[in-house]
Amino acid sequence: MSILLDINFIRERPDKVKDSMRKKGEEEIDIDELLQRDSHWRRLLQKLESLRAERNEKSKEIGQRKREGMEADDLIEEVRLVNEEIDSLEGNVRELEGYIEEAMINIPNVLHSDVPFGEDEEANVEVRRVGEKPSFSFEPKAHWDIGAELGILDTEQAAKIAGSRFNVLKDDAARMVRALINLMLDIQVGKNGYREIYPPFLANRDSMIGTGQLPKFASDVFLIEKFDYFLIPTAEVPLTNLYRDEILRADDLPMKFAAYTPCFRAEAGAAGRDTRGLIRRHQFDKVELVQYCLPEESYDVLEEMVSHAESILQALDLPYRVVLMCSGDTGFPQTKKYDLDVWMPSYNEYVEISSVSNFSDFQARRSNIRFRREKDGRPEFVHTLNGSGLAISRTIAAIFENCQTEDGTVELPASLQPYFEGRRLIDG
RNA sequence: GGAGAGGUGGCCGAGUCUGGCUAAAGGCGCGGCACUCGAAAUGCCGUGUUCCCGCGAGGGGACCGUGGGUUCGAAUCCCACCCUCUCCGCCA
Repeated sequence: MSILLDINFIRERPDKVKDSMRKKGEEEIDIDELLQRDSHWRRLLQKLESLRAERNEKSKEIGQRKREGMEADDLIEEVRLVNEEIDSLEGNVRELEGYIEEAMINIPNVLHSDVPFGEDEEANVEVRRVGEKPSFSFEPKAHWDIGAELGILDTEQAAKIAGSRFNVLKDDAARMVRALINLMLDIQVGKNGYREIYPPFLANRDSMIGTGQLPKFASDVFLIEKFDYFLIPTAEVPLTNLYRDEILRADDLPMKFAAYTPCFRAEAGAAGRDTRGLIRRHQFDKVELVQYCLPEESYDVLEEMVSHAESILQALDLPYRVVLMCSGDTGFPQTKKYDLDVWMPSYNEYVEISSVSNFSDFQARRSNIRFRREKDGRPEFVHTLNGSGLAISRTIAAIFENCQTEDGTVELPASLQPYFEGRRLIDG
């Protein structure tokens, strides 16, 4: 695939790029060396192209002479010599292009100016808290204990089937997955205006590069080597690649997509954390939101999408907070990101349940998704955003914990009851 | 899995046998103009992407699924790969 990353931006604003790299803690690429090789590349390219022009012109003349029945051996010999020069130059040019492309793909997206500087979650900024934390007259249990005691959550059987970090859900827990998929899509599609998509759960390498999962996060995803297919770590991958290599009409923007998919993550770096329960699994479920929009609108869309994710938490009456990520927690491809954290009584803290990010044109460049403002206008890259709306497994954990009763049952939020034939309680 | 057909511009579709005058006929769509009270119909004109140099005017390179090869020269010939479609088989 050809990577259309904008080296112009780096040529013009190298300091801004370096600053973002430093703040994100992503400094593997030497920008100065990149710029040096870039100017070297351009010098050689000019030479190469003028040689090609010479070859084209002489070849044309050869053709003309032959048609007129004339000799052209002298010209053929001349072109042969030019070709030798072209061959050696092409080698150099390709080598430089390889270096530049490799470097470009490893440069993170530039941060938005709102993003606070900081290395880790300490520096994240809480924007607001919504909802009342429940108060219990008893010691609240962890969701995995609630699930196990109700006989609807089983990790040992899951281990037999697949190994650690998987779950088997049964009865009302299994049904809750289905209920939440419906509730979330009903709201995102019915009220918030998204188009419902049911995509493939496997993606090819180009798609993974397009959204930025590769090459940076190769160790976090499952790969089916025999076919070079990746299990999608999020529906962001298929949804953002829907319009890869296309030029959209400005009138069609924004385009809004919502999809339920399972998500698969190797989570190699997270060993030892959240080993129990539904929080950190190799397989989980999620309804994902993706928007393609005009560049000048993407930060408004970001706020809008946060509210769309919030609408689910509010529908479920779960207490949560909205947090603006600091530079160190803003991922490689993102310019600005909010997390929604749900209150988890057994942790006695808030746990991430949604993440909403602006990728500006980062993914659009890699996926070559563009739009045209005017009939004769030049194509520009769209901006892409995505957000969870929400992570279903964690939503189930949050419902179990926040809605538990002293006798170990779970009271269903009102919005979920219709999906349980009007029942109000999960009691095994 | 077996047999066959095919991948050309926003879309459809010629060109491939017989390599050069082909960024590529024609049509549709789209934009503009004319005709009209207005519209339809009709007519005329214009309509690919990308990179490099240049303030600009402009000049040049690349691109006909992808990657190699042959040749002075490749959409066109050769090789490999990918994908799509049709039929048959198998399968949830």
